[in-house]
Amino acid sequence: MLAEERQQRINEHLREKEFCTLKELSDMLKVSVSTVRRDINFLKSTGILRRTHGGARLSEQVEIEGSHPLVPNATVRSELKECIARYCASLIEPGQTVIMDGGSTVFSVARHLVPKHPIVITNSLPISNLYSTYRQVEVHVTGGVVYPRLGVLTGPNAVEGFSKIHADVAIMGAGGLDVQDGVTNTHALLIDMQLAMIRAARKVIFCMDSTKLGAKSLFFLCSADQVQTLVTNDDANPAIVAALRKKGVDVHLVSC
Amino acid sequence: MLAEERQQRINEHLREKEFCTLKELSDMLKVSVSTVRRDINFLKSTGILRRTHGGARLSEQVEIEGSHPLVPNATVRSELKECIARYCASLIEPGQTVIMDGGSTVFSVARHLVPKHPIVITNSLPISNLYSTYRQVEVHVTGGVVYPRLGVLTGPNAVEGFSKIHADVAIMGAGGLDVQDGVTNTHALLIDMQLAMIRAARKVIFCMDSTKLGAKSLFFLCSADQVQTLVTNDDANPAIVAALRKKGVDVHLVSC
DNA sequence: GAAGAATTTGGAATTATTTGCAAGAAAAAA
DNA sequence: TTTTTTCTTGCAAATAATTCCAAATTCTTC
Repeated sequence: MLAEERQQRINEHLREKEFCTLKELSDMLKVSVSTVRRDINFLKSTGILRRTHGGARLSEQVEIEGSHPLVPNATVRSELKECIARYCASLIEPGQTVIMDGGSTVFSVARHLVPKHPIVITNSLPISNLYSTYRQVEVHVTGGVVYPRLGVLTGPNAVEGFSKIHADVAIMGAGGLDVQDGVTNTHALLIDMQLAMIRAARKVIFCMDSTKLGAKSLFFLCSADQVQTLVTNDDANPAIVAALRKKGVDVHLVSC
Repeated sequence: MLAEERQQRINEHLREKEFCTLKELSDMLKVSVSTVRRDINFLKSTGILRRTHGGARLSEQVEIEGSHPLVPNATVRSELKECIARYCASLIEPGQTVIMDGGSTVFSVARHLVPKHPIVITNSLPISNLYSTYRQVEVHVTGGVVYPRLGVLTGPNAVEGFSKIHADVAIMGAGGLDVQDGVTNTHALLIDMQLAMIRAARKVIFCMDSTKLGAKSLFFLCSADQVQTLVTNDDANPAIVAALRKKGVDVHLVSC
């Protein structure tokens, strides 16, 4: 294998895992730790990663490039989000066509989805950007106007983009899910978009951390019984979970 | 087998695999490693690939700032590019509708364009991403399939996105501009795109550093006399500049 | 078509680079 | 502290690049 190919695979691996040890890379690439160390040092000099003892960590800059508005969120509950994301990715079959929403949780899912070689349809710039270095993932981007803070494409073009397609799965986020008031979101512009996504997908998976259960945002998206699958943490309020299940929602509780 | 046929097969092979070793090609083409090396060196001079130790790598012609950190390319001529970009931005009136191509030079222009509060239409993910934090810039993104490595949206959706609009200016890059052979670019998929952009814009500005004057890439875009405005460095070959001006091109020479 | 020139090809010798290994230094962990 | 792990450094083997040359091929020219 060529040196540069190795370095690219290290880069890709890091983008998925965020952190990894030299031994891990050495095993993966079937080269000595010395060689990995040299590669890592080179990559460090380019600025894409930061060295740690025994390993390397994706440098924040690159993260920001891929997900700028989503970063500040990556604080307290980020571990939990990662667990949800990992689990949610495991629900996807290799090669499936997947619609992906904007939003930080869905973005995390995106990172874990690379090995499944999916065909992705998205209106999220961060997700498009994340995948733009991978050849394994085919990404279709809807057109539309950039909604500044969220990095999401909106408007009639974007909605139209989803009206022409059929996907296996849609992975969605939302601002809140209440048994009475259903799924709600924070931005009116996103609602049309998400409705179009739901219509285009055979199966819809909502990913949200447990703090969003029982919460309400400003704008109504759909009622609770229209949610097919929900992935959340296992510290979710049991009463809400029970009520949702009674409404026919397939609730997956993820433990970390 | 003819040399040219060999080189084309190397090109095709690389487009699939992105990387390959000389031995791999030598086996595939049933010629000696020496010959493969010569072919590779020739292809390198045309710019379609980059050499690495033991092999070759498909060159990411239009390097995306930040997105592909493995390319230390953005060093030598980057100052010159900045000058071109700054000047090119000065040609834009505040509030104009601007179509922006993918490509590193155009990306640099994008950075300088923020104070003009333009309305931007683009198929470039890096540019979309750049502006997604600014509220001053309204960005319309065409839909399409992400072309890996370039971060550009391609395909019929993308072309269609430009067919419906009219813009004041299009800012374009290209792989080469030759007096005889006109404007050429490295990727066939980009050609349709760029043609649609040119059609949609009242005025077309090509930005390219002087090394691209007289250069030829694989795919034909348009003839030299169809270029309205060209912005390049003042170290451009005077003979070429004169010939272009004779053909009616408005050549702007930028000194740093 | 044939002789000669020009080009292309494959290979050998030399030089340069990369890789893996090992011993001592440095840093984390126990 | 000691023990373990990781890092650095120097070195030798493996691998690749460069240069040069001869054989093979193609192109001119008569």
